[in-house]
Amino acid sequence: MATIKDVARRAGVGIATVSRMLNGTGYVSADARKRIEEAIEALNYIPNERARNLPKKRAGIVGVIIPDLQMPFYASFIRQVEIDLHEYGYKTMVCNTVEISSREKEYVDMLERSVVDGIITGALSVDEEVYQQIDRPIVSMDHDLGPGIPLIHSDHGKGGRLAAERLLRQGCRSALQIGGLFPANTPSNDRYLEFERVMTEQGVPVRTIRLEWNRTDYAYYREIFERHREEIAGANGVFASDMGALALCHFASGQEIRVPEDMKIIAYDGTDMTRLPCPVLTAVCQDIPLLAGKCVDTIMKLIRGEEGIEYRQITDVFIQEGGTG
Amino acid sequence: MATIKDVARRAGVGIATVSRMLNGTGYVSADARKRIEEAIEALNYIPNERARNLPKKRAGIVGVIIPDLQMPFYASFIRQVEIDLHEYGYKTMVCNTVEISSREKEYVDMLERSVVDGIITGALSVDEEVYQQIDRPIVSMDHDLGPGIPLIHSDHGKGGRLAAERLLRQGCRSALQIGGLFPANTPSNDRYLEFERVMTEQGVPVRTIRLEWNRTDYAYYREIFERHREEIAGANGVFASDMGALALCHFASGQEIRVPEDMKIIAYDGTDMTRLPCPVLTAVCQDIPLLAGKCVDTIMKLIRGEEGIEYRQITDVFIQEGGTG
DNA sequence: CTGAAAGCGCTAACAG
DNA sequence: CTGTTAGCGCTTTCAG
Repeated sequence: MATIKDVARRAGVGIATVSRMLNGTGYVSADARKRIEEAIEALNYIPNERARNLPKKRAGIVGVIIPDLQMPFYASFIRQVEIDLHEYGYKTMVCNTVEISSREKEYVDMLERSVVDGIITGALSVDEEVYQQIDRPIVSMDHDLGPGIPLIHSDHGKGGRLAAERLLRQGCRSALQIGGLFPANTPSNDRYLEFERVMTEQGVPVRTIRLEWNRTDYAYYREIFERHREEIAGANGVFASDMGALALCHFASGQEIRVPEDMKIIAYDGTDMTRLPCPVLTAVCQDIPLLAGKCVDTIMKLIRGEEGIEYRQITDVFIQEGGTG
Repeated sequence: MATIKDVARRAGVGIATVSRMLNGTGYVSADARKRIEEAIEALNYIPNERARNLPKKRAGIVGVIIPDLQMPFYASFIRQVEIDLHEYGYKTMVCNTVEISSREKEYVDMLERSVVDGIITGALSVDEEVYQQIDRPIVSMDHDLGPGIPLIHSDHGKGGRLAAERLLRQGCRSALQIGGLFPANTPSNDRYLEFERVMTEQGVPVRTIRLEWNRTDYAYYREIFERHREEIAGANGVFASDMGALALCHFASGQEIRVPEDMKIIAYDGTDMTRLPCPVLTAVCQDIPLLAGKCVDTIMKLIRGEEGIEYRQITDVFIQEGGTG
């Protein structure tokens, strides 16, 4: 590997001149420029970005921590984050916590070890204190990590409301919600709280099947459905995550439950899989591109030390008209 | 941020001694050790990993390039790769090419810029030459990038065969395959080639609906199905990717086509979504953990300069017994 | 056992 | 316009 030194020697100039030319900082005579270009060409020189970043005290990388890439919502989220970070000239490092809090901790450490310039986190398998102790760029999606850490999330409360109101309008008299509440108090749970509040307010009873929030496989849903067969049969309006809703559609058809005639189903998240059946699932959709965009814009502001950070950003949710509810 | 210098000064020792202790390389007297520990504690010192890696000429990061995180197969693949790389003490940088070849190229460049120590690629939106020109650790999943670059992939040929044989055994007389052939010649296409070969050999005609390989959304499938309504109705055995197979199941139920009575469907990939319906989709499954494991083991060998690289590794596929075919 | 010194490859003043 | 000289923060000989 040729270094900047080799190029300088070969071009017969100083190493700073080469650096200046490469970075477009400062003037370089046409003559020198030409010789340097030739040297670069001849030596097939490519600047080492890690060495370049050391004096600049930057890594050029942002870490993204999420519970599990296997969950479509997070896969879509990271996909968009990666695209947006790339626009800013930053690379994306991923971490699945996969239920292991030590892994989350380790990746958070990367921030202090200077391997990343900032972290966008959507996981919460560690105590929020872990994040609070760090005085570096951190942005949280969905979970309140305490003061000083920007929190960005969908308007989950509105999402729950939209679902409830829709089911009520369609005459639902007995509701069921299936979902995994995060252990901690997080805006993410508002969807269930608000759903229940609105329903109850209108005199409609709500039963809840609580899932372990970290189980991501469909087999788990089947197991749960079998176990709660009766509760399901007794409900004519269901509110569940995309995966749960879709799995329930299949389960229902096996149980001779007609959707939406006998049971209305509203999915939450609105990832691509809700557009699999025809007609598509009725769903409350999070605006993933917007969400990701705000996370990226905010972490970049933090990294660049810009002013005007918004510490609470809420993105709108909307209904996807479908055939299930 | 405290540096190693600060620690050394405060502990009243040389900077090398601190380094030795931190890395467990060389002896350090109990006395010095104690003073250093105190200094580290007091200064809340955390070593800068980027600086540490510069002299070591390593980044500690591996890049993973794939077409699109939105495709469940790739999401699962990266998930596993990240977990395995972590075991080796390496971090994972992701890149979705999302159909944009310049993005793939840029990420490949990261290897030459020393941002990553190696690349695992499952994408192929650029010419293979782009990879050939680089003499650094590269491992390819699914696509033959030419000599010198280890190629790891599922036994797609066997996968196509398994599907064909199964459909034949069940009396399929008219087959349809729905899939996106990669433009280049890649082992990934063998599933279709072998499927067609076996079927044709037994006198069963095979029709093919060719998809654009880079369309990942379900809406596209619906569009395609509508356009090919008749071809679909005319087939009693279908071989398609997970997404296609699942979408087809839904489409079929809308068309009064009974699965598996009127039409048998075999999915390819075997990602989690095939376990959504009950009974689950009959599917040819790739062994993603094994695949990811081999990719990671191989890139690590390459990075460490170890001997005994296998330049062609093929992982087995297996049938998931399901209710659709 | 330990410290001084020479890098890793590049950036960024600072005098020319 | 340009070369010299300090670093960035840490590793690693190499004499003590």
